[in-house]
Amino acid sequence: MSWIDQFQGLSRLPDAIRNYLLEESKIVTVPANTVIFGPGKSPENLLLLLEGTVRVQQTSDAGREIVLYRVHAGESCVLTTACLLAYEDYSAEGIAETQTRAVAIPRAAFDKLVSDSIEFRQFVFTAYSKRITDLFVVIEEIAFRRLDIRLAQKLIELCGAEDTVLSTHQKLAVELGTAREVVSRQLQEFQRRGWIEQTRGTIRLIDRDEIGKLAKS
Amino acid sequence: MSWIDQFQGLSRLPDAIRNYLLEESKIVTVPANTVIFGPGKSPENLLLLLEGTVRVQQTSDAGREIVLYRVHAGESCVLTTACLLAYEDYSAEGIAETQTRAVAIPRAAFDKLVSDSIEFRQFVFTAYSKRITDLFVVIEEIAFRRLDIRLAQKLIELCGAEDTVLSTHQKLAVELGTAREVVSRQLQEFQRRGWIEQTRGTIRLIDRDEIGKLAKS
DNA sequence: GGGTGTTCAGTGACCTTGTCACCAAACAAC
DNA sequence: GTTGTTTGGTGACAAGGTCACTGAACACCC
Repeated sequence: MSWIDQFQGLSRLPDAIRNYLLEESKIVTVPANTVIFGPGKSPENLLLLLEGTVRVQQTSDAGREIVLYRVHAGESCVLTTACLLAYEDYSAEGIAETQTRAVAIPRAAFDKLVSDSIEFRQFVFTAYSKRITDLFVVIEEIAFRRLDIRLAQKLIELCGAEDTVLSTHQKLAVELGTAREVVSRQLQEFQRRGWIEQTRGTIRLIDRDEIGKLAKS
Repeated sequence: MSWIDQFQGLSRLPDAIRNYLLEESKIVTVPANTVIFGPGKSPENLLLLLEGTVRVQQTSDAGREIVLYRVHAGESCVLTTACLLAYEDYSAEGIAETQTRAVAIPRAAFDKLVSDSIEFRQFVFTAYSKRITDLFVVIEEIAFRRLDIRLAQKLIELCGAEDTVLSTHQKLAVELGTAREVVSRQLQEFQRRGWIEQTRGTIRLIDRDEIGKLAKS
């Protein structure tokens, strides 16, 4: 069983294509906090993530940041695809959040795969589709959704099965594209209601139900 | 000279591909205000615009709207590409703003073209690239840019060579993803400064320089 | 012409969010 | 312990969004 089977869309590749892909790609490992691509640093390979996550974010002229989306294990970093073929520079930045293992497919191999395999084409276009949808959601949230609701959603999302979130107010602000003070105020309000407890760098969810209720409203 | 030459990225297609494209595609005309795609209405063809513009916008649950981008003559409506191959539904909506003439490429032909021609692949991926970049810009503007600046930019953009903008406050609000009242207040402030004159449905730019200055700040 | 309904814009009160300047507590390093 | 850095708290104010309501401009009809 090769890494290919970790990718839904690739499991049905014909053997010839499969072998070509295995031959032409190589597995790379990057440490946490590596900038994988960014302004003036366009990637030479399409990356398929095996382990770790990549955070894609945008920084404004004034230095404020916002997280656009994350690439998880089993997904491809399609933003780079566009660079691969269209040679365009993005203002966004991709950062490995954890140590990350990925399959790197060189430009020429990528082009040949898109040409030769309908399955690979579907894989690529599906990935694009998902990213664009993600961006639509981000736009809608920023433009129309109240911040307390978005913050509640983010807390639920970040704590997973745990009951604590390890993050600073500043980092949460970047996730939501807002200012640190605003997050601090909202968290204080949550605390006042007895929903959370805070210490420096950690937020403990006490009343997950209430937070969840707000998140869904 | 065929319509193909209206598209930068397609002018260098080899003759065989060119002929295939001409044979398989057909030219369609849709009247103004037609919904070309939308939730539950996925398109069967890739559209390349010959004349007119298509406005792509998103509507929130609460009914508020925001314009995401526009497709102009000479561009392709790639959002549909994703639907073509990935069969995914979008929450966004594409509307012909004016009477629109376009080349329609059926799904199967699109797939074959992507497979057979590196030039066509580049054309498609470049278009994707541009749209994603557009969305990044929208996100940055909404999240970080002041509304008076964005409104000034929009006025300059909409008036073109004329000195009047034909639009209601409500439509401007949708362009910027804000509320009508906010636009009204800002325009009043512009008027108070002597930058514009307003009548129902029209805004006349009097001091274009000052508006431009604000737009660039 | 006058009457009627619709679209568009103006208004004030109020709430949420963003900004600025500054302070204090927690932590890290020496 | 002393010192510097990171993190979070605070208050005042500005900007933007919401709500409820008003009136003006326009289209249409007799």
